[in-house]
Amino acid sequence: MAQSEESSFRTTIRSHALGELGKKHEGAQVTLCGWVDRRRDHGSLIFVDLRDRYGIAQIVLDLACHPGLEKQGASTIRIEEILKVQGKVRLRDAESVRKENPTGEVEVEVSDLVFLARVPQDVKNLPVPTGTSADVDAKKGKETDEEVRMQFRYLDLRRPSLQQRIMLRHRICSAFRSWFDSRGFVDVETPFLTKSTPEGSRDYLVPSRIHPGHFYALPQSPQLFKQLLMVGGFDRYYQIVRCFRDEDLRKDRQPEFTQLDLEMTFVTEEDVLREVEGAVEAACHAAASVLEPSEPARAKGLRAVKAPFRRITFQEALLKYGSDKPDLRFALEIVDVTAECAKAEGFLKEAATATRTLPGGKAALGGAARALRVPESAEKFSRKDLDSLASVVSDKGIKGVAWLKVVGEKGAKGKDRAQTSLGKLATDELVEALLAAVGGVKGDLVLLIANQKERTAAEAMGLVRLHVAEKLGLREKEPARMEFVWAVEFPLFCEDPNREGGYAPESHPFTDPRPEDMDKLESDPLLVRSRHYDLVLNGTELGSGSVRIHTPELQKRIFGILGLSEEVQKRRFGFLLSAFRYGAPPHGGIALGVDRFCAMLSKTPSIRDVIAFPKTNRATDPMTDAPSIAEAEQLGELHIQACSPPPPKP
RNA sequence: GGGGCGGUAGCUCAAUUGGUUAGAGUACCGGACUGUCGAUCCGGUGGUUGCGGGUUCGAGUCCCGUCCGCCUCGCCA
Repeated sequence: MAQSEESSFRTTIRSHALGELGKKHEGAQVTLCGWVDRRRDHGSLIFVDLRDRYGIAQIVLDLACHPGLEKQGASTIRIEEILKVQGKVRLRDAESVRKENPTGEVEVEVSDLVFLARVPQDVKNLPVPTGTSADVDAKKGKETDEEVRMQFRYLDLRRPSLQQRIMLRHRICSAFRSWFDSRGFVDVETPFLTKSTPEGSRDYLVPSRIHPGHFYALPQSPQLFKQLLMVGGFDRYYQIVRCFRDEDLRKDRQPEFTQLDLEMTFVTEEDVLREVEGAVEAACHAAASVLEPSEPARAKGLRAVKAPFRRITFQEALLKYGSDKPDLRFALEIVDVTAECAKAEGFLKEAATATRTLPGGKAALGGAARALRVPESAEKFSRKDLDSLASVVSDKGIKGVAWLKVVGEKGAKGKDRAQTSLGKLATDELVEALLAAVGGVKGDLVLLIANQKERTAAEAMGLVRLHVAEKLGLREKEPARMEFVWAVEFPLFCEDPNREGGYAPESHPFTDPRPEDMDKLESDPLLVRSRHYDLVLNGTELGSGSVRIHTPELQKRIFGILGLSEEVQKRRFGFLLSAFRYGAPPHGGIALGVDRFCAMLSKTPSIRDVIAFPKTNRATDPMTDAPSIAEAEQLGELHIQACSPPPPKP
């Protein structure tokens, strides 16, 4: 009997949630609460779609059968008002069943109506469309201006699509928590009022009232604290934690964002990777469960995520995909054709055989040529398309992309074999050599880049690869596909752009060098590989981590190579170095971008869509009007004053 | 800090070469209607064209400045 089954959503005020209603409730007397999503008014017969977080159900107000409803205001119901109704669940006629709605087999015949909240008369219009209509509009390209949506975020949050993304995020985080809990990790909170951490972006500062002229920094990450937790003996730590960075924003960057942060003791790379793979798999499967009813195809893609993930070395990723975060949803592998081009004439040869001087005075072969075979695509790229590739690589300082269309079978010569932008440089020998290298056959397009710096050539071709894939629709060909990959064996150092001949950490200065490269630390720092790893999904970096240095001797040695004076070391990281002197265990960890992860699993391009209260591109919140001007009195108490007066607000 | 696009009714958009009283859909208000599902039909309210200045007989439209939003480079793991 329907009534005997109590809903887990029952409260003092309601008997059921709207979304749970179905055939099994036929005949049940129910009390429901929700927002008016839509209203279809036939005069003495009114249909209302009532909405809550669990779904939408149709309630029927039949004024002829229930004359009392008229007095209760049935014909004055407006969109987004909050109703409480009592009534009886009944099955719909066969022809009025709505299969697309989980509650579409039933409706509720209302006998009693109460307004829990009315939209007052002076509010003529809601400032933004909300509920289902907002989602329908958005799907048709009629999305409301994001600034207004943020100003009235509490209304925007009523949209089913936004609620679902926020709930998906909750599921993902729950899955993370239960995974790490079951694996013996301890959730430890770390300070927000702290000291600048070594990530190297700008800090948000908090003035101290008690200490004039002194400031806390909000953490860019809990990096140092989690390492100190390892020193403190908490050998498995994790936290889903807010981080703060005062840099310019993008659709995938907010001033405050969330990381899944973890650190482990007595581990190598393998141990960390295995835990994270398990957590990510669990989170994807949890997301799949949420999406199963509404989006079975994507759920299937998430269900297919399986640990262990692929691994690729930095070197291989750069060679084959021109990026340290390769998108592996499609093939299109880049080929090194430096040797072939070195035999050619003109700029190809010059680029491929150029030498450069490394810091320390060593000469190295720096130049390189890269080729990309785009199968069966000679016809798909017009002259204009090919010319426009130049703008793809211009940021890398490369003027253009050479191309070659294979028009003839092997044995054909000159123009009968290939059309090409190389002109006279394209001797039959070079063409055959290139085609042999890339495996090009009739109908293929082959793209070619040469540059005096190998990394530039490689990365430029990486951009071309993505551009070509985009144009051919390869990136989103299977929207459900999830290609996770670990990039490993990153270089420990890169050339410091700010200090001629100096070195900067490729990630951060606590990364452990690979033992087999230790002998090159001072002699050939750029060739030293690190124990750093990145987790990459579909060409987006989701997180990075490393096995850390755990002896003060090595840590000081690295600081030395980075050119940090004893004084700077002591001031910035003194407490870490001190801690290490009391015995730090070998340890390593990782941090994952939770907002980005949730955005990707939600198939939304912006992390603002998975954050309940996000900020604009200029780090403001139109709803609270933060940041705002502080009173002189308050500033005085904090021993600070603004050096430029704030502009008057419009 | 640089570049691009945009800002017109509550919301989404239109407005010819600078030319009549700035239109439409939706929402809202009023009316009709018992099986709808973005209900339908009829009528109506609603505008400092982001802001400031300029050119012009005349500016939503052209010019200068400025503010805001989004995308992006720099920056940022």
